[in-house]
Amino acid sequence: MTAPTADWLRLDQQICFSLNAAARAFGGVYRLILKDLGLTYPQYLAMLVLWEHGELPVKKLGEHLRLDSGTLSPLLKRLEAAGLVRRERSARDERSVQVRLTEEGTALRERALEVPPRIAAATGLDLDEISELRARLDRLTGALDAAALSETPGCA
Amino acid sequence: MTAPTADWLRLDQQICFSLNAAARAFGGVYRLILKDLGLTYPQYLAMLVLWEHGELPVKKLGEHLRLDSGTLSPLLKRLEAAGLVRRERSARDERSVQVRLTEEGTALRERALEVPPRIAAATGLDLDEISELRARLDRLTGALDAAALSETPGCA
DNA sequence: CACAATTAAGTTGTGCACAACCAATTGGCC
DNA sequence: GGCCAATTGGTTGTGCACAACTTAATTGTG
Repeated sequence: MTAPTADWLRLDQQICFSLNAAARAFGGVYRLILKDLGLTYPQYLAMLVLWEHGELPVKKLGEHLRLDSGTLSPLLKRLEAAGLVRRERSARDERSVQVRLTEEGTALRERALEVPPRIAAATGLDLDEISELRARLDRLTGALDAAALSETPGCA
Repeated sequence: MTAPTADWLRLDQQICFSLNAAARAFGGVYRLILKDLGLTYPQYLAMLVLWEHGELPVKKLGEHLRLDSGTLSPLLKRLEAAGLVRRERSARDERSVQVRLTEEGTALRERALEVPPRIAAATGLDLDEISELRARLDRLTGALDAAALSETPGCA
């Protein structure tokens, strides 16, 4: 673990940079494709969860997306302002806010069906390659999350 | 290209989500490790370029990082406020601003040397795997950039 | 030289990510 | 009933990403 330390700081050797660049390149492609739908990229991800689950509290939505309320609250307000979702306090638990699709939000799903194939085409990868890369990234995310937990105080 | 369209909208099938999640997981680990250095993650990336090239105009820095002046200007101001860099108009071309490391900024490199191995450890991957994943992501970024260009007006 | 086109930074506005903090509700406890 | 810890959302502040626009300097062309 004590090799050519000089090269370790080279930008083009940093996996984080490649990952960041790829994520932002994706963002750029999504921006173009989603413009028609009037959605941003994170808004689209939130809509994916809603299309799949129909209705769920903010907490659950955040667990699926790995986002906290500080990010979701304003995002959901914008989706509500766009008429795609409604937010209402749960009657059972007044602390919880249910997010549910409006008719308009539900209808948007039809137009969203064309998004994934266009994205897939833009990647230049076939379905198996996408699947394999996704699995690798998910393992990486798991390892990083685990490391973040153990790294927190002063271990290392 | 017209198969089980229902599944295409499932969040867990979206490569973009895995990529985003991995990038943010990286951000979290970097946040912890860089706190000692007083740098954010994008600031660290900018410093990597400066440590490698010593001094360069904002334009070149943006090309290395794939960032525009709208992102870099405030970021560099914060680095300047932290005493790590100086910005000065080029005498040759008054439009250009040279960014150069201060002594303090140069000295910080020593402490930054410990960052990559700690990050590498957090990924749980060996150097070959990191390298291979990085290459794959770079190809993906290239394909996405190319697609973004041809997608711009209404092709597809 | 004059002038249009280009280029480099910066500014403004929108939206996302996250930490830190706050308010309200709930549920267990005495 | 009254009290307290945990949970759920929300708010605020900082920083990044990017589009659109502005300003100033440079370059190309007649």
